[in-house]
Amino acid sequence: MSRYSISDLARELDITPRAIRFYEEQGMLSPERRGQERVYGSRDKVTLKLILRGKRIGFSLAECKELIELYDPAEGNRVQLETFMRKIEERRAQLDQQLLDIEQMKLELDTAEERCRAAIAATSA
Amino acid sequence: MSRYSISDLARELDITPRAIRFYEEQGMLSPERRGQERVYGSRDKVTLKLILRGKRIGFSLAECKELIELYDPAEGNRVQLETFMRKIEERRAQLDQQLLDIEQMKLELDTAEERCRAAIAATSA
DNA sequence: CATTTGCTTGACGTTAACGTAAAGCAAGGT
DNA sequence: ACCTTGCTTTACGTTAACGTCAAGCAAATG
Repeated sequence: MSRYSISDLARELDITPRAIRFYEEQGMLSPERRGQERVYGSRDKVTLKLILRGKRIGFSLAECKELIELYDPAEGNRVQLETFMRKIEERRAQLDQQLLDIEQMKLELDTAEERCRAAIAATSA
Repeated sequence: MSRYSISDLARELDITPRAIRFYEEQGMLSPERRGQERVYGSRDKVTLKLILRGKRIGFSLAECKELIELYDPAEGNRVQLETFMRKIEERRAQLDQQLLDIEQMKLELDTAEERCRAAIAATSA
């Protein structure tokens, strides 16, 4: 079992200790303590990676928190589970929309690049 | 040539007039005026759609502005054009990373959904 | 003519996601 | 014994992206 200090994780994941403490404040992490120091395990690391990935695709921290809770099978009754399923479907739809957006964006980058090439060619002529 | 009022566009694109004026304030739009009223054309609409798409995939407004400028072939010298090309490549790399992130996220939604199904099945047993 | 409707420009308020500075404990080196 | 290093908490500051009044013009409508 691997253990990390807060600055270990900060270095490895390229974020600040402040950010990590902030995520804890928001209830997304709850590391152990040795005295007053925080000690993180591999599960915490996974959670942090989930947060960072969520952020990269444009989710707010609140949304990232939901994703973490989805990952965490928090003992729920039937109604809650069905609510979860709906949330999962919403996410999936959102992700599919983002895939479309990205494809579209890439096409536009293609044409922008093409115009650049043309302009450079015109310059050297 | 189609012309729109600010609230026309707001309704159609499902944003507020305030947001549209804000984008103009940030130099991303420059609609014509009829008297003191703003009059938007189809090009403005395209720009707005670009902004919204950019936002959906997690770009800041500043980044969206860059994307618009890429789309707009702003007469540049050779060095500027090469700078543009580099930016385009950066974007492309970022988009590819986002594609990976989204695929990964979808896989995790799969397993989350699976656990939900299992839990519901266990409930009804 | 008075009023409503839709636009305008300011200006201040708000939320998210941290940054940053202050002040202090606790372990290890010299 | 002292100093540095790394952690801690508390608290106020900051930026982005608008929201939310407030006050006013201008055309249309009763």
